[in-house]
Amino acid sequence: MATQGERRAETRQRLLDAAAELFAERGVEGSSVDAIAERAERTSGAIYDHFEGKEGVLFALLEGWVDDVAVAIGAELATATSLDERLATIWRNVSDPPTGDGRWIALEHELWSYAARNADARDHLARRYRAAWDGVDEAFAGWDDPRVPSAVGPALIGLLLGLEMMRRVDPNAVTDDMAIAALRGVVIATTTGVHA
Amino acid sequence: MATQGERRAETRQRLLDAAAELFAERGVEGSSVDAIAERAERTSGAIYDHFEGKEGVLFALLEGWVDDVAVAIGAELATATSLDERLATIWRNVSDPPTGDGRWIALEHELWSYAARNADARDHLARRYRAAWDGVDEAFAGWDDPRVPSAVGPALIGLLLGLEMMRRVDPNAVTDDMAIAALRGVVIATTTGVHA
DNA sequence: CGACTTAGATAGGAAGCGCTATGTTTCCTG
DNA sequence: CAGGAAACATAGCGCTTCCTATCTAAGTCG
Repeated sequence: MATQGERRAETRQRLLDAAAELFAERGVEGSSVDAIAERAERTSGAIYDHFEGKEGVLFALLEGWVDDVAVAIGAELATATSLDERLATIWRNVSDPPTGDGRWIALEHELWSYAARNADARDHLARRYRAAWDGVDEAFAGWDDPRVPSAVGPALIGLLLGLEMMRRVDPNAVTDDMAIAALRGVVIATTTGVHA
Repeated sequence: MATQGERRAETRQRLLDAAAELFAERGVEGSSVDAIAERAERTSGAIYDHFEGKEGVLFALLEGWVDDVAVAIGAELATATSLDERLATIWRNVSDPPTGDGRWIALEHELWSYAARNADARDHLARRYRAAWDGVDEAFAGWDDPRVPSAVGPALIGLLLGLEMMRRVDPNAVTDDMAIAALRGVVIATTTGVHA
């Protein structure tokens, strides 16, 4: 038989996967603890043992999951050279992510809604976004004019989220070319100077 | 005493206001019918008489509410002349709307999450966004190059939503100047031509 | 191999949910 | 002013929810 550690690790992963699916499908509040456990082929007792309830599962997801995408983008970015290549890389990873088959935006939305009324979750989310902003700032620092205090991070991350939201409403309304053009516009506008 | 029509109209408005507050505070699923009724100083019976349950309240909010902002922006836009003036007008109405004191983004988020798992709500939302896109397209049509099929609508609306989301995480991260610069970048990038 | 620990199952309680059926009050109409 | 309809209140049914207390089987270690 498997060792206890392996056993526990597998149960944990099963619960996380099941929760990610259900949260994306039905929302956090729409997913019962029992439903998560059932999809993971475990019982609610396991959830209360591993995490401390539904909220704990959410936080665990929050910790581990988006980091993966950030890492993936970071790795790919190193190989890109031109601005448009970089933007295309970012956009591709957002619009067609390597893992989670598009569930991420629904999950991200859930986290947002949840964070809007939960201080702990809000802190988590804020930290994550600030880290993302810094990453973007660093990636584009000095691309055009390094003297200007960078404001590209929030604008670019915001545009990415907004574009993906619009794409969910109508996939045809957001073409790759259009997205990259918009991203380029934002990068240039927020790095070459703040205003007239 | 007030006429029956007036009485009914006031109850309806009370219920809508209470629901908008609660949905923004606790989410749609987190707000019980009784809680909505209680905040409106009515009972759940009134809700089932006016609308046909919680979902009906949501749809009623969806119908009547965002239109107001669109109308307000439309009216103000008529007086603006330069591109930056127009963008400033739009951004001001988004970041500091005339009604609802900033609840709108939370409510919008709720609608999104809800629409993600409800076909009817999804249709509502899609129609609204398409109307918004068309409005933007019309407002900026021919600003630079009328021959290009317009794609500014989804990009600009998306950026507005994304910027507001970032601003909720950290108000200082999104200055007005930065927002307008980003908006200008997107407008120019998506109207002057699609790509290289 | 026996003592102990750990992982997770099981069962159930208390509370909250949406919704309906029925009751009461208020207004309108003839 | 009587009768009816409209507007909302009340009470409660049936179901689901989260969570805890308790128990069992599997693994670990001296």
